[in-house]
Amino acid sequence: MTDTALPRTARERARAEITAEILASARRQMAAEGAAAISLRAVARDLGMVSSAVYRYFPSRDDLLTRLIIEAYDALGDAVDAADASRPREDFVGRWMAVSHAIRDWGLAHPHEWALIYGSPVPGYAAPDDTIGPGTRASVTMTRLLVEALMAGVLPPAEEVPRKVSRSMRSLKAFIPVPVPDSYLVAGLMARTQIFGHVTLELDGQFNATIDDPHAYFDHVARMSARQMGFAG
Amino acid sequence: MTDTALPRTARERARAEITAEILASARRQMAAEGAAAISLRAVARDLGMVSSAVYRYFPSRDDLLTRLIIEAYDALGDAVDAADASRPREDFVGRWMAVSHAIRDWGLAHPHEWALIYGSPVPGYAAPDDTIGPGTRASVTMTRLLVEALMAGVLPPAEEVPRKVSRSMRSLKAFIPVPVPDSYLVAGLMARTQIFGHVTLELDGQFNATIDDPHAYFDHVARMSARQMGFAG
DNA sequence: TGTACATCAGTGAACGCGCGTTCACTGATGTAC
DNA sequence: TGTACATCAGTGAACGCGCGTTCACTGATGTAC
Repeated sequence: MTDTALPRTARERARAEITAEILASARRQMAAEGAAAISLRAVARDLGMVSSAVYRYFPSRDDLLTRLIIEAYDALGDAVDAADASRPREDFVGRWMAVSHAIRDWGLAHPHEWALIYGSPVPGYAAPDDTIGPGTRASVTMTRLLVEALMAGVLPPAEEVPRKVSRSMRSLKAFIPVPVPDSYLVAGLMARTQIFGHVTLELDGQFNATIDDPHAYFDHVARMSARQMGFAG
Repeated sequence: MTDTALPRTARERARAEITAEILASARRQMAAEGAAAISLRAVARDLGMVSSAVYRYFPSRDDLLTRLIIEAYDALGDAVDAADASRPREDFVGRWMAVSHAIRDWGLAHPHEWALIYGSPVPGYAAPDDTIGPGTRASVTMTRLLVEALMAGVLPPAEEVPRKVSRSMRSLKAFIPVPVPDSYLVAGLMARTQIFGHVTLELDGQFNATIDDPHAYFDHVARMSARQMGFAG
C-alpha cells in the first residue's frame, strides 16, 4: 500500500519482491522468537544477503517494526471485515459472533503478532502515528455493528449512566457520526474489552489449567457478551 | 519468603540486604525500560559492584526474572486481599469494587510489572512452576468472593449453560471446594476477564483518544460487571 | 538504435556497543575445638 | 579465650557472542538524447 502503483521495470519488480521477502523473514523470526528478537542481521542472513543491504529497503530496524505492526493491524482488520460481511446484515448476533471468532482465530494463529500490537511494547520502540489508523479498524467495525443494530431498532431501551461517565465519553462520541445513547456505548466498549481481553488472557495461558475446551467456552462468552450489549439471541 | 528465618549473623544480614538491593535495582530498570531490558551488568553497575559478583546472589538472569515475577504476583495479590478485607463481609458489591480498583491501581502504578506478568513473555524466558501459585492469587480471591455471595444466597437464579461449556469447566470446578452453578462460573470468569482485560487495554493506550476520565469510566465498568455477575447494587 | 550518464542494489570491512557467564584469585567472616 | 580451618563475598580479566549502523566501493539497470 505504501509502494507506488503497479511494479513496472525489472528493478521495481525486484524491489517489491525483496521487500516482501524481508518482511516475510522478519515475520518468521517473530513467529519463532517474538518481536523483540527480530534483527536486521538475522533477516539478511536468512535471505543470503549482507546485513547492510537491508538498509536499501528499510532505513532502520524501527521502520521494519512499524511496517510489521501496520500489516498486523491490517491483517486483523481484513479478517474482521470479512467475518462481518459473511453474515446477513440484519443478523446482528451472527455478525458479532463471526467478528469475535475472527479476532480470536487470528490471535491464536498469530500470537506474536498479537503481542506486537496488543502486548507490551518492544523495548526502545515508540510507535509512530502511521499505526493509529490501522490500529482502530477492528474497533471501528465493532462500533459500526452496534450503531446499525441501534438504527434497526432491535436494542432494548437505553439506561441511565452516571453523568461523569457520560462526559468521559465525549471524545468517543466525536468519532461516531450518529448519536448513540451512553449505555449502549458502555455496553459496546465492555463487549470489546471482553473479546480482546479474553484473547490476550488465553494467549497468555491464563485459562490453561481451568478451561478444557477454549473454543466452546469462548463461543459462549461471545454469545453472552452479545446479549449483554442487548443483541437478541 | 524464600529466605530462611530471621537474619542472624552479619554475613546473613548483609546477604539479605544486598539481595534486596539487587531486586530493587532490577525493578528500577524494569520501570525505566521494561523487563526485557533488565541486565545483570547494569544492576551490578548500579550497585557499584563488579558484574560477576551478582552471581553470588542469583545463579542467572532468568532466576532474577523469576524472582521479580513472583514478587509482582505477590504484590498484586497483597493489594487485592487488602482491598477485599477493607469492606464488610456482606457488602459483596463493595468488595468487588474495591478489588477491581486495587487491580487497576496496582497496574497503573506498575505498568512494566503488569506487562511482566500479564503481557507477552520476555524473549528467551520460560516461566518455571514456582510462579503458578502466586500467579493465581488474584483470581482465587475473586472466586472466593463469588462463592461467598452464592452461599449468602444473594445471587439471582442460575441459568442453563450449553453442555459443552459446562463440561469444559470441569478442571476449574476441581479447584473450587463447593459446587457452583455453571452460569455463575461463566459470569465470574467473564467479570475477571473484563477487569484484567480493561487494565491491559488501558495500559496499552487503547482508551487514549476515546475515554477522557478513565477512572470514572472504569468505576462504572466494575459496577456493571458486578451487576452482570448478579451482585445486587 | 546506440551512446553517455545517472541511479540504484548489493558488497565487505569496520566501529563501537553491551550482554551473560566463567574462572582463578584475595581477603574477610564464621565455626569447631 | 585463642587458634586453625572452612566458608563465602567480591575482584578483575577474559571468552565469545550478536547487534545496529556507516561508508567507500563495484557493477548492473534505467533514462535522456
